[in-house]
Amino acid sequence: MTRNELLGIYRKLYASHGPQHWWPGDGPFEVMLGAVLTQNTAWSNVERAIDNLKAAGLMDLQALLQTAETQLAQHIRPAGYFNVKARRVLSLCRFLTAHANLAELNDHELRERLLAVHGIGPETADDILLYAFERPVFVIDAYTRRLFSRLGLVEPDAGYETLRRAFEQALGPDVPLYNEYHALIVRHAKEACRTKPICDACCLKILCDYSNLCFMQ
DNA sequence: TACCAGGAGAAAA
DNA sequence: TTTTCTCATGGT
Repeated sequence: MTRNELLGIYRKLYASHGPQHWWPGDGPFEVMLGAVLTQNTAWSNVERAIDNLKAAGLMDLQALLQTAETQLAQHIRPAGYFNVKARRVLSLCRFLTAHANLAELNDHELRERLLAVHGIGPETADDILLYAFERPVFVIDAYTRRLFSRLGLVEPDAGYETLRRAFEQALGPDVPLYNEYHALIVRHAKEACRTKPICDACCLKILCDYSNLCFMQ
């Protein structure tokens, strides 16, 4: 997987969908909450949960820390897994309160600290690193894995860290590019094909555009 | 009705 | 160590 291959696909996605202006949230704290709430969940459901939090005056670190877990769970109910996510949100809040100097940590140190928080795995940590802390970390999600494996550029069962390093080594550190690229992959997956996420036809379209060989005709 | 969604942690094998 | 199970609402 080369830089030119990745940039070629990026340009096709950008030409097709335009700038995405991610993350769809206001400020780093809302980005971090959204990253937890969207785990295995459609963003439309997360928006309902975020609206509930704002209406209750809970889009605030200290306010959340003073809220009972069971009460928080009811506010974020539309996001699904609400009991699990309430515990994870409060774990994140306690972590943020206990570490006031996070912005001073280097990328690796900050990533390790985030991964040590209950409920924050690789993808959620990288969402937070890229979209809240603006660190050059490429986010790998199910869409990324599915799209690029169908394009034949990565192994479908490759590990998360293997894929992340492959993208980062090929592209080089570039926060604006990582930001837009991940957002475009999600946009493409959600909207390019309405029958099922990233169907073969969509992948073939990208592949055909990319290689100038049309297999669809 | 059944399946899926911008995962992660715990339990089981 | 690897695989499987659990968590749950809302849209299609």
